[in-house]
Formats: sequence, C-alpha cells, structure tokens
Amino acid sequence: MLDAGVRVFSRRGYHGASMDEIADEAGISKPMVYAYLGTKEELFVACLHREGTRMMEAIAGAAAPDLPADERLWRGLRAFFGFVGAHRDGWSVLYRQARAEPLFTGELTVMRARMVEVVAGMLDHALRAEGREVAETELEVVAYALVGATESLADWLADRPEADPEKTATRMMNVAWLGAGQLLQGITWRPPGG
Amino acid sequence: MLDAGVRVFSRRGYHGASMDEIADEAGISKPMVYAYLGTKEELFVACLHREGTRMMEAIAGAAAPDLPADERLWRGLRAFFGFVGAHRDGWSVLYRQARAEPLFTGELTVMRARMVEVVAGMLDHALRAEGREVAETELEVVAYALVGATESLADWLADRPEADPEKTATRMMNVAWLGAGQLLQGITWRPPGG
Amino acid sequence: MLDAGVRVFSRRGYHGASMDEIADEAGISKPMVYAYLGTKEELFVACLHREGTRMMEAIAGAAAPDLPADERLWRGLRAFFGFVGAHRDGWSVLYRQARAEPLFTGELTVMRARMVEVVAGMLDHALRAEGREVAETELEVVAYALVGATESLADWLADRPEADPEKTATRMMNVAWLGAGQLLQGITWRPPGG
Amino acid sequence: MLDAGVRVFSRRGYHGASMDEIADEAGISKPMVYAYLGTKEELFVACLHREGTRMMEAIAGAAAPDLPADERLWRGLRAFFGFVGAHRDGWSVLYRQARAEPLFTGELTVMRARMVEVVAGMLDHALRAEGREVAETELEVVAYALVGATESLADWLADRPEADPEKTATRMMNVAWLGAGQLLQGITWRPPGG
DNA sequence: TATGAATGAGCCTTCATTCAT
DNA sequence: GATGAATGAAGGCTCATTCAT
Repeated sequence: MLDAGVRVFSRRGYHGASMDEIADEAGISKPMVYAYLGTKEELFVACLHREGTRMMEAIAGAAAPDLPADERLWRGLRAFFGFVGAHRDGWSVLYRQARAEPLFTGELTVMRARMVEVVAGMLDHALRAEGREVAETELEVVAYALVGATESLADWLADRPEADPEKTATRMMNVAWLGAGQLLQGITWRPPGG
Repeated sequence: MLDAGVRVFSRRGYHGASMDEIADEAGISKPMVYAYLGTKEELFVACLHREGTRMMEAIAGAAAPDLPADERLWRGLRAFFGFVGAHRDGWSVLYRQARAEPLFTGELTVMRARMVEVVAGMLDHALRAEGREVAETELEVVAYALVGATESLADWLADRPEADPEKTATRMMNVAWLGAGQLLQGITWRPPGG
Repeated sequence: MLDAGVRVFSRRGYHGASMDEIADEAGISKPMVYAYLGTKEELFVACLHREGTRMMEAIAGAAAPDLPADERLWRGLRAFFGFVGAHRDGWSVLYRQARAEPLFTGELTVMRARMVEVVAGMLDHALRAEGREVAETELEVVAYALVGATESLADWLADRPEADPEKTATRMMNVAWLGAGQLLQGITWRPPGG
Repeated sequence: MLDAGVRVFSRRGYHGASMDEIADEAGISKPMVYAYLGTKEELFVACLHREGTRMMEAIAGAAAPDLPADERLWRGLRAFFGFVGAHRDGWSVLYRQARAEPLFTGELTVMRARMVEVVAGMLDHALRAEGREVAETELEVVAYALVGATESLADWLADRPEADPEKTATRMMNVAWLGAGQLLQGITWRPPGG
C-alpha cells in the first residue's frame, strides 16, 4: 500500500510529489490515501520507515552476528548494496529527501541511530574481538562514511546497467575493509604535522 | 549578488525559499531577480555552481599537483572539510538540497564527475609514482566511493556545528587512505568464496 | 433519534457539524442516518422543526386562548423565554444557525409566519375585547416587530447562561406591552412633521 | 473594494461564499484578494466592520445629540431603518452570519458594545433629562429588542416592495417609543403575581 | 531601467454522499 | 437491514512568474 507513495516520492521528490499522483499510482482515490495514511507528511514518514526497516532487515538477515568480523561486514555490505541496487527508488532516495527537509529532522535522528547501531555494531563486535575499543562518535563517523561510499557506488552502478553488482560490492569492500580493517588493527593514519 | 540567494536557500531550503524573500534579502525587486538570474531553478543552479567553484578552488589551491599522493589527498580533504566547516550555510546545504530534488540530478552528475575526476587524478598520480597502473574503471570506482564517503561526512559535519573539521578530515583520511593506500600497493581483499 | 443531530448542530453549528460526528453521536452508522433522515440539509430542517414544534407547544400550553390579552401575552412570552432558557442548546442555537444560512430562508419564512400568526392572533383578540379594530396589515407589522424583538432577546439570552429567563421575559413585556398596549388604546405616536 | 465581499457574503453566507466567487465579483484574481484583505476570516471581519461603521455613521449623522429624546430616537430609527432597508445585503446579513459562527464571537462583543453605546446613549440621555437612571444591562436589553424589532420589520419590508419605508419606520417608532417612552416616565409593567 | 501590481496554476485537505458486502 | 469502504467535488491558500507603468 505504501508502495505507490514510495514510488512517487522517489520519482518526484517530497515536494514534487502530489497527493493526486500518489493516489493515482496506488489506484485509489485521494481521500483513501488520507484515510489510511494521513497527511502527506505522515505518509512520507511511513514510507521512510518501511523502507528503512526493510533495508535493516535485509542486512540483519544476511549478516549473522556470530560470523567473523570481515565475513560479517562483507555479507552486510553485499546485502546493503544488493538492496539499494535492487530498490533504486527506495530507501536511499527517501533518505535523501528527508535530509533536505527540516520537517523530518526528528525522524532522521531516530533512523540514523538505528543505522549507526547496525554498522557500528558490526565494527564494535570486530573491535572487541581484537581486544580494542573505540568511542561511539568514531563508530558513527565510520558508519557514515561507509554508507555514503556505498550509496555513491550504488549511483554509479545505476548509471551502468552492464556493470556487475557483486563486483561493485567487492570493490566497495576493498575500500572499506582494507581501511576499516587496518583501523581495527590499531593502524591509523595521522596528519603529517601531528 | 548571488549571496542573497545562497543565504535564503540555505536558511529555508530550495522549496521553502520564496522569490519574494530572496528579492528582499538582495534589496532589489523581484523582476530584477528574474532579469539578472532567471528562473528560480536557474538561480539555484547559479548559487550551487558558485559555491561549488569556490570549493573546488579551495581544494585546488591546497592540493598542489606536485606533492606526494598521500600528502596531496590529505591536504585536499583538509581543505574540503575546512571549507565545508567554514561555510556551513553554503556549499553543503545547497548540495544537500540539490541531491533531494530530481530537477537537479543532471547538474549534480556533472559536478560529481568533476570531483571524481580530481580524486581519480590524484590516485592515478600516486599509482604511477609507485610504478603501478590500474584500469580506469577501477580508479573511477574507488574515486566514486571516496567522493561518496566524503559527501556523507560533509553532511554529517554540516549538522554538527560543534564538530571539528580538521578532525573529521583525519577520520575520512583514515578510512580512505588506509583503504585506498593498500589498494595502491596491490593488496586487495577478495570475497571468501572467490 | 433527532436528539443526536440537535446536540451536534448545537455544539458545532450547521457547517461545523459533520455527518460522521452525528452518526457517532447517534450510535449508528452513516448510511443509516441517510436512510432515516436524508440529506444533511433535510436532517437540519427536521431538527429545526422538532425544536420549533416543541417550542410552539410550550407556548400554546401556557397561553390559553381564553385569558385576557395581557395575561396571555405575558404567559406566552414567559413560556417562550423559559423554553429558550431551559433548552439553551436547542431551539435558539438552531434558529440562529438557520438565520445565517441562505439555504434555510424558505423554512424560516414559514416558521416566522406561524409565530407572527400566533402573536397577531393575540393582539387581534385583545383589540376586539376593547371593541376596537385595526387593519390586518397594522397587526401584522406590530406582530413582526414583537417577534423580531423577541428573537433578538432570545439570542441575547442564549449567550448569557447566567441571565434569568423570567426577568428577560419581563423586560420584553415591558417594551412590547407598554407599546402595543397603548396602540391598542388608540394612542399613537406620529412623526413630528406629519 | 470590500463591496464584492459584502455582496457575496450576503448572498451565500459566510460558509457558502467561496474566495473564487468573491474574486470574480470583485473583478480581480484570487491572489489579489489575499494580498489586499488577507484570509477569508479577516476579509469577513473587514466587511463586517465597514458595514457596521457605515451604519453607525448613518445613525450618528441623523440623530444629533442635542435634540430632544423622542426626536432623536425617531431620527435615529429612521436612519437605521433607511440604512438597513437600503443596504439589504449589508450590515444585518453580515451580522447574522457573525452571530452563527463561533469564530467571530470576539468581534461581535466589540460591535455589540458600539451598538449598545449608541442606542443606549440615546435612551440614557433621555432618561437623565427626565431625572431618571437605569442599569446598563437594562439599556442593553432594550437596545437589543429595538434592533431586533427593526431588523424584523426591515425583513417584512423587503418582502413587500410596495410598502413605504417611512411608514414602516413610523410603525416601528410607535411600538418602540410608546413602550420606551413609558419606561422613561417610570411606568413599568410588572408580572401579575409580583 | 526598475517596480508595484497582478495572475494562472496547482496543492493539500475535507466532507457529504453512496456502493458492495 | 446495516455497514465499512470509497469517492467526486470543491475550497482555502500560496507562489513562481510577468505586465504596465
């Protein structure tokens, strides 16, 4: 039922989407949209939530907590990547919309917390396995960077139908894991003057 | 003259900004805004371009082409985050708006291409210095990932007035360089089953 | 069954009342409201009629036709104001709503005609008792004036929960009867120049 | 400029009037209505005020404060009557609308105060000339009754194009003055049992 | 040239009213 | 006979955009 909303929001953006078009896309009439999902704002939040949840579930389903850290990251990345690639008009687009609209700051704080929780959870797990520990902020930043990089590659992939998603995931893993992996080992890069 | 536009777009977002407010902020009348800068859409693009150009110049000014690769990347990143941090109501906000609005997808593709080109250039330089060479596609992919990660962190930074740009640059460098750096050395990660 | 309608119309006004709320208040479903009472407009008219009839009955019950004229008018007025005072969320509120809505002008003309008829009847009775007679038009005009004044005071009363209906009736009687009474005695006021 | 608003509100009622129709009637476009007069609510209040002010001025202009009481009341009534009769779609209709809509309660309190001030001013003047005095509430009630009676006669007149306004005013004066006049002389009617 | 004034078009939202079960 | 679900139609309001001065 939210599918229509997700499609239209993705196609037109939050502001560009009209309730008329959403109703049309859903094959129902506008008042029904209001009856079921409330205000445009509420509808958007509902869409965002659903896509977010789906994505999280895809990742969680792929990256079992008892795997070794690199394996787990790899599977998580591949799942994330596969998900974002398969639902090109889903989570990442909505998320981008939400970031641009001050109205959704509140919701975003919540979602981000969940995202970070997942990615950071993996990293944290790995770190602890190595007997190391890192401040939460650090984890959040790395999570952000990884997500951003992944989204960017998803975009890249979207423009190249002939490219192989699996291969792209591998490339991402190369960048991510080799970097993060070293961080996990305590190897860090430091500014020249420091 | 674009300053007013940038200020208002940053304050209200692309859709929240009204041409009235922009004209007011600029101290001229609305028809003048149209005469000088055209449509709201064109005006936004103009603002985005100007801020983008300024940012690129800041980076180019910091990362001289004859420096060693890591040094160059580091300086570039530092300049980038420094810029983003110093103009919190400029580039990153506009960029975020643009990312959310399907209207500007075209413009963004172009801008990102320029950024990728720069980053890929750095990496290529570094590779050649090590006597290695990589398919252009590989370079592009890594560059995309780095740019994406950087954008994401810029976003993260824009939301946290208290965060330190320098530190953020270091974090990014850690993720990026340690990963990319190993890639440059020919160390790669491979999928378990592969 | 009309009770729910009366309550809701009184609480929200004709336009503020929604058929949903009325159905809820009645404890039945909306299609039933339509089946039993028809259109919102018809429903309102039905409510108005019922309250109007109740009011007329209250007056008729109090002002027996065989009483002396002043006594009869006084009792009628007292009954009227008593009724209005006792059902503050009934007749007068509905009547006020009806007066404001062009849709009900027709209904109102009819209802007022009935009221005028009653008042004019009283006056006529009184006149004949004094052996006097007045053109029907005159009677009608005076009756109209009295009814208008009374309506206005009913409105006034409806707004003031603390006001005493009995006292208001007395005030009305003072204005009405002293004037009308003199008219009945043949005393008239004439324009200065005439 | 407000004329169109007054006409449409009178014709359709507050809720029945659409901003579209008002704009049409005014011969301008809807955004202009909003630019000049604001919200529908504000527009209505503006109309109400203007008509109220005009009515008050008509009365004040006719009933000079230095005239004898009956003369003054007569002129005031004639003016009021003439005004209401001449602007059948003006003050009284708007006033009725306002009474029905809880939104305007505040405005009404103000207007009523002005109305009462004028009518009560006349009566008070007359009373003092006779060396008598009456509580303000009493004056308000009488003012209400007179206004209601007058409106009612105005309605009566409206339905009878062949009737003479001046004559109707005289009839009203008969009812009002003979009644009020006696009150002024200290003659009052009292309930039988009291 | 610069602007005050004007508008076409569209969007969110609501509600009286009716099918299909 | 009763209802949950559905909708056509409309209304208030805003805003990018352009004349006429």
